[in-house]
Amino acid sequence: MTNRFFISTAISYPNGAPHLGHAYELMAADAIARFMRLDGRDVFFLTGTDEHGLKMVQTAEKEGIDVRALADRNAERFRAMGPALGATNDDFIRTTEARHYAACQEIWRRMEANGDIYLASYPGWYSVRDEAFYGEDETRLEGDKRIAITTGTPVEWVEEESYFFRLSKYQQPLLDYYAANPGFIGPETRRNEVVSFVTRGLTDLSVSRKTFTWGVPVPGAPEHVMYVWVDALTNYITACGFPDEAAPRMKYWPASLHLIGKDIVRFHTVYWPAFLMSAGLPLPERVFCHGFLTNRGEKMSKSLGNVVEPMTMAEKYGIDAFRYFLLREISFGQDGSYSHEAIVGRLNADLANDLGNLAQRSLSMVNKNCEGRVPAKGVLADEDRLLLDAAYSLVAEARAAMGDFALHTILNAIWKVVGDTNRYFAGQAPWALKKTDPTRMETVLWVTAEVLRIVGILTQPFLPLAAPKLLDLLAVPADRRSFAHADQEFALEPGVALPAPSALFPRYIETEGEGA
RNA sequence: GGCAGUGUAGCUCAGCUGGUUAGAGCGUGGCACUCAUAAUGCCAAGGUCGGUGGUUCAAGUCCACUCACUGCUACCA
Repeated sequence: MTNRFFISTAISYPNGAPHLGHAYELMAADAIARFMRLDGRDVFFLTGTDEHGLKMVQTAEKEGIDVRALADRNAERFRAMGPALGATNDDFIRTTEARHYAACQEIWRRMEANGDIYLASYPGWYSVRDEAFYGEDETRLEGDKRIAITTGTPVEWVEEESYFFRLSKYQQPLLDYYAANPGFIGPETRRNEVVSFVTRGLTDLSVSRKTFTWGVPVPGAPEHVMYVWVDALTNYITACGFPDEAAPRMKYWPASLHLIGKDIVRFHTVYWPAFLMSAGLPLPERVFCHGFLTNRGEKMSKSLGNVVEPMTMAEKYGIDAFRYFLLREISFGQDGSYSHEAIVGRLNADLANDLGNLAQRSLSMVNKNCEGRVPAKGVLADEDRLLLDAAYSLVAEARAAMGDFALHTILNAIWKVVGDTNRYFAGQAPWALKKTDPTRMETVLWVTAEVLRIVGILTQPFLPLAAPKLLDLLAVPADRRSFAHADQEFALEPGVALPAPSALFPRYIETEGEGA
């Protein structure tokens, strides 16, 4: 039971095209999912689209198409981004699917049965952009238009009856849950924010709308549709088969990790657990917030014209380099800066020069001097032992870092060993040993190849194309590539035939006019 | 205004419970090597650890104050 691992991304709102933030979250989640699979976990990895709500209706109107057609068209773009980026999600959920309606209506019924849903009138200033109501005092007049003070978005007077969720009732239970599960919200700074927010007190939540119909109908009151967050958050249990307790995927609930952007912490760490408590369902184990990406420190926006197209990036640098850069350069959980120079720097320095060239220089010697077979492992010297131990320790280090999703720390540790190996290789100078001590040369080459095997295994979550290729070059069998095999027990066997070496990462050569 | 966090080499960051000459990677300069994707290795330059004042035999590392930036939150309007 503890072996299962359910990881989700947030579901994306498809009223536009996927942007870099979506890609980042998906690739990070995928790296974690792959990591867990390689570590022997039974993984369920979910992503999808959140397709209801007024903004979709308005976008469709603007484009002059049916809202469902808009949803279908754009959802497909998000779905297609997965394979294009090498994501291995097991399911792609759309909130417009029938299975999701069933789940939403059931969780609603359960919350209602628990006495947490009531009907009331909610007059107020509503901001479509923010999807939120504001009190009179939270708005001000700007010219003849009234806008929300905090966000500056236009608001309109709405007076409608709405169903409410008794969020206020869950203040203490939530605080208790946070206290009992210190790892529930990460990074810690987000946890502090949420705790202080909830400590201040919670007000009941409007959870239905009557002003539009593009949503999940409220059971027994079809003139209402569910407010976007009841609908959206529920996707996580829909995908597990809820409400069918016997569904094969129900074993994955509660989620091991909801990976989200820092902008939606409150929904995932306050509303969602409260809904689940109300419905009598188990709560997710962890919610982790990643940061936002900036273009050289500046927020990306259409008006600034500095938006980065994820698919273009993947094609330009390759999905390995694109993913590696984002996961290595940015401390996971913090904001990060993106630039062409930075990604080229990582690609050339870390991938092509450090790792790619290490594989190339060692394997080409093996190819030329050891008949293209795994070299003989002679008596190990202290420096051999030292290097190998460092490599064999990586799995444990990686697991420890994964405890708080410090993906950058894992890559850092792996590349420390790659650097050590280059130093080792230069120090041992097998090209010189070739003439003076061929036996020793073979041992040095064996040690280097064995370290590469470990590196190959460990980089699989981060280099979905190149890592398998490296393992192919070392003739590591497909069933010996999990973390359990990153041990000396499964070390390369001398004499095994190897394929001809080939480059893992081409260097990125600047073309004219690049760098902007 | 309140709460939280950040501020260490040109850049991105490590520095645990205070203790020898403050570290890494990238970038820069020089040298070496030639197995390798003009790759790699070695050496060097570069920091009054935001500021001030304390505690201590000893402080990036603790305390107070202060400046700048970030997030959450409140209020003012």
